[in-house]
Amino acid sequence: MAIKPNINTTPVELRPEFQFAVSVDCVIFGYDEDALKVLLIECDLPAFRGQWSLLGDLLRPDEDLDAASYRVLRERTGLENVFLEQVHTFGRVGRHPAGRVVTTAYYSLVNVRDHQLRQMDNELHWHPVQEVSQMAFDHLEILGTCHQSLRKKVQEEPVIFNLMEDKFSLRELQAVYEAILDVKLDRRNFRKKLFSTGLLTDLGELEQNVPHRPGRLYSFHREEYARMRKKAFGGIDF
Amino acid sequence: MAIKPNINTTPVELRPEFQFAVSVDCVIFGYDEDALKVLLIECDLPAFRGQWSLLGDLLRPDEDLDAASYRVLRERTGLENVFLEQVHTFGRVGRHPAGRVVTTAYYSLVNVRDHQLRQMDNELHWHPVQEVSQMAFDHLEILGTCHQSLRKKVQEEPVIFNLMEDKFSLRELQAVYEAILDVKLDRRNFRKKLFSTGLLTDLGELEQNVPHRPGRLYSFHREEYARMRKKAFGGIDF
DNA sequence: GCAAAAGTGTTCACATTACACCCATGG
DNA sequence: CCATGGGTGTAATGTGAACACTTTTGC
Repeated sequence: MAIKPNINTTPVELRPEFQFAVSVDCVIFGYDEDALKVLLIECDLPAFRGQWSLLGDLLRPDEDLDAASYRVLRERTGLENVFLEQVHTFGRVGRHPAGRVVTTAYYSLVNVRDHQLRQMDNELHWHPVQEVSQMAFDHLEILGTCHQSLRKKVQEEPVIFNLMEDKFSLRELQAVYEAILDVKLDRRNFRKKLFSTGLLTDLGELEQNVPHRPGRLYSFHREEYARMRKKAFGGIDF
Repeated sequence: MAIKPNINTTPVELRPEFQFAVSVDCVIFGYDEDALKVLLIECDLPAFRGQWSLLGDLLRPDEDLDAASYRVLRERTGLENVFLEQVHTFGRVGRHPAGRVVTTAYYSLVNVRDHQLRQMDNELHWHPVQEVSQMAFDHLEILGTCHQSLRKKVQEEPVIFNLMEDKFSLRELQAVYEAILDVKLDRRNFRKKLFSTGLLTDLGELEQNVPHRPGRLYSFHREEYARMRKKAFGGIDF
């Protein structure tokens, strides 16, 4: 959409002084080595030289906002069809040194061991979320907001399986919950609760190469979850 | 920030083709006449003539995003210091007929009987949320998203008191919960639960001019809520 | 045989639900 | 005196938390 020359006939939406850069920033969470991690890139702006930054990009003229976040994820990690959720939009005047940029934050949950991630750009690094204490821009605030949002979400919906491999033991699953929520959970109660959801398929297989008694392997029962959601939404409210 | 003439030296953030209009839209909820209502304005765009629209405005060059939503609220309703929460950002390419506009939706909870609201602009009207079936732009989707967000929120935090007058009876409070959640609640259990929160101050007064036995009046115990939050946040997690 | 984690039930406290009668007021 | 909602308690059920011992495997 071209900007018309005569400002008096230009809709206010299109006047240059009411135009802003819009970006998306992706907080890509993964779980590895007993910790919740986030995928970061070294910032190339002089103002933040040497600091870490979230993966983001400017919204393009003919691109839906959600599409931009999927694009960032695809371009930077090679992943498609990953869990991605919009969290919050940050629009403080001074948040970007190069000018006014309004950014919408998304978080994504990926399996760190995924094939495509392993061959990724080596400017990217996984950082333990707990140890990130400084970032470029307002990205530390964005990371904090997304981490809080994730903590709430995992207690409401089974999004955690997006962080797991296809087959996992209950110990691994519990460890991921514990890393995200930063709490210790009771093993027996955890097992009881997870089984009671009906969302675990017992694969009848055992862990391999563990230095202790191997646990059973499970997978996430997606079809059952789809049925549950359908039933819940078919009710009177919600 | 001026746009530099030479496009090759202009940071990509500042190039015109990467600039968008950004707006805020406020879903202003109120409770009146046994229904949850939303404050709407008649749309003045030809494309949506006669349809209703949320209260919104374009973000200004030197204005924080949150400040823009407070400004819309102040300018349109005269209210200050109201409850306002960001919910979601909508950025589909074709969502605005005049051009590309990315909008961030907020919802607000106000007391419909507030003095300043009564003398407001008569282009504004309160509509029962349940009866709104068509709106300009994608505002019906935005309203739906905010309504869902409110339903969730009232079950987690005592934001509902923003919709009430300073003094209210338990019947009134229950009716507001029922209107928002679209459920019937048991009166005895409701009373028990609300009292157990410790957030109600018994004013020792009775309702006036009700055609039945008057109920006691209560107010929201803000200080106690502040203490509760402080205590909860001082713990190990959150 | 030792270390490490798997697997398994019961008890208790607490929260949620369901449910019915008499009372105070206005009309 | 009638209609309307105010005010009250208890029993049943469900949910979450605490807690210990035996088993299986790798080393």
